[in-house]
Amino acid sequence: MGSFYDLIFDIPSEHSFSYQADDKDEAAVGKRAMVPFGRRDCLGYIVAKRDSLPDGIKKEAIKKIRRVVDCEPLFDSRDIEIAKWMADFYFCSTGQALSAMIPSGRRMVHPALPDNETEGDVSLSISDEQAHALREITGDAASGSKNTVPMFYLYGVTGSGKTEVFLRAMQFMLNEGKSVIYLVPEISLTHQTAKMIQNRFGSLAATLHSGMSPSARLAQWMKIKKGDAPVVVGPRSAVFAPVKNLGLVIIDEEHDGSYKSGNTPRYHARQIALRRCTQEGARLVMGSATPSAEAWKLMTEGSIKRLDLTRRLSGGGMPEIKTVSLEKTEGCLTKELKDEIRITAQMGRQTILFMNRRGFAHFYKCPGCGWELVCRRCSVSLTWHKGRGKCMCHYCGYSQAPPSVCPECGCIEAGYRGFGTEMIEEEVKRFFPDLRLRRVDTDTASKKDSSNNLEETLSLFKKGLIDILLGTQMVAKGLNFPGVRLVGIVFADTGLHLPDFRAAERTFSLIVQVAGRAGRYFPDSKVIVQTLRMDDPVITRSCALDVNGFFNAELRQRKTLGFPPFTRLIRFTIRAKDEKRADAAIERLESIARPFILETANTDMLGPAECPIGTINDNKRRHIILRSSSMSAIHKIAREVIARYEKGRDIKAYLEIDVDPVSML
DNA sequence: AGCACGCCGACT
DNA sequence: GTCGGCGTGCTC
Repeated sequence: MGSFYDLIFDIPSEHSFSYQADDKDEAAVGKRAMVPFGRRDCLGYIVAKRDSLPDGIKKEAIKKIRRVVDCEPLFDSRDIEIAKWMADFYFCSTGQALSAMIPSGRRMVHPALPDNETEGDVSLSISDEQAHALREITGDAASGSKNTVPMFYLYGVTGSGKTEVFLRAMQFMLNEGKSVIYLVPEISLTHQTAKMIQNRFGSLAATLHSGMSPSARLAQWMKIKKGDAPVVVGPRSAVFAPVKNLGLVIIDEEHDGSYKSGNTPRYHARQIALRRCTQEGARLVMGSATPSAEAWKLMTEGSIKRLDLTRRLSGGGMPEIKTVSLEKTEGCLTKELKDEIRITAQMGRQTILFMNRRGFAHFYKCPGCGWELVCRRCSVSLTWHKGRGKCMCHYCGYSQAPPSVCPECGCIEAGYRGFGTEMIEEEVKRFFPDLRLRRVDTDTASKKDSSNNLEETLSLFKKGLIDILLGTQMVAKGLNFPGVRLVGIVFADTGLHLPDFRAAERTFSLIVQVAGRAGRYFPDSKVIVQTLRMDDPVITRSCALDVNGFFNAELRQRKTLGFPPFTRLIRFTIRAKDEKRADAAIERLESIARPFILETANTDMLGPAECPIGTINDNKRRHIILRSSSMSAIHKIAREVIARYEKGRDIKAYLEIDVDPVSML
């Protein structure tokens, strides 16, 4: 006779369900199984074996497992523990957490090939700075005490040799018999880095790329689980890689937003990494030229040890960065930028034009001088609502009538100005009909074709068959091509207007990153930053590459306004097709939360307000943000609020919870 | 999350 | 008279 197993599912319920298995099924904890669930068949995760039936369940009610999917367990008790922790911290079910952690493939596929084997030791000598960083990371002192994770930050521009330090630290761990997880941002760096690591560590390395088929990922996962791949490279989900004896987690380009999951368990890979390192006695090393504000604060406080890499190794200097005012320009290309494009083309070199993501909302700003209306409480741009004839804050809900003339320059036409991607494309075509232009953005390359399309465009660009590449963040890849001489940031201000308290941080980061990449290979590269706000400190500091100055000001600002990293946030967003329902739901949520906020010190609530992106595919969106210097304080409140809200909620108004939100749109 | 069951409104 | 909306509750 078979025995009983408890299964959980990828559904919002925490409930587990018991099933019976035949002996021939080879059911076991850690495997997945197809089972009848209600009226349909569902894939479930076997999380426990049991000898007797759960209380109050009749034997007749127990159904049989249809089919055990895996021949080997995919996860173990340690994974279930992490899933439970995630469920608790991010307010999802254990099943949903587990489902985000493990691969979804049904059958394994043989990995492409174990292509080029180890290139052995690339015994290049390293600089003093690099050697020092390496000593710190691998040093005995770093073994740390039992309950604090040794954390390091390799702080330096692209080309300053971070990667080599990472690679040597990895080698060190391997020599110690330990494993390493190397996290890279989604899309951008994965391929390159994976190749490099594959070259260095050969078949000891496993890659978990998001572009891989589910079955290929499953194959890599099992290889890791068997202990055959002590080195794992991948994007945020690779933080769950089932390596044995974890010694080190590396988070490359730590500031990158893709480390935060955009859907249901909205986890942050850095948070998971920290937790794993704590549990498994590993070290954490991050790296970037533009750290996140969170990391910067921890570095100044000393809980993350900062390791500076100040010099560029390959001899490349930093490019010349020039700020140019858009003020008296008709379209979106200044004379300076046009001249440089022409010069670049005449030299037979290439240009990359960056647009920040298109302004989605109509912020209220003066087209003449760039002055804009900002919420006094949140320091976030107010968004112009044509329908209501008001300017509104999407954080706290504050609204006011728009001024009829610009208070700064007296300009009558105070209103909206922004550039669309099409507009830029048109203008470039008009001025440079002879140059080969290619635009890359989410519209041009959609869904399945996107990778192909992007890859193709980049390969054409690399071959020199395109003169001007126009695109958003994703064209940053192209910056590693030596043919590029000129990089233009078409409208640097766009990001600054986003109604998000991280707007300045992101704009700063983008400009510095672009500049850093651009000057990597050739000393003659140029960066032109077009702006309406020549003397905005974010613009001036980024163009001067003054990271220290930027964070001094930014952190002071965050502190006075009470935003992270000085506080923690939990965001509740309501989404409903029907506006009335959305409003009703958010109001109910508010009335539930309000009393808890009032009686808890150091805690407050922003909103309710319409989300900065007020509707996403016909769903009206509203949010409330809980804020406190203590996460546990708002976490407790959130748990209470959710429990009460769930009782008698409107089924057509969906509640989504985001702990430590990164994007507030 | 699905999915069925069951109870009130305008329509072949 | 029925078709069909959506609120409620359950899934081992």
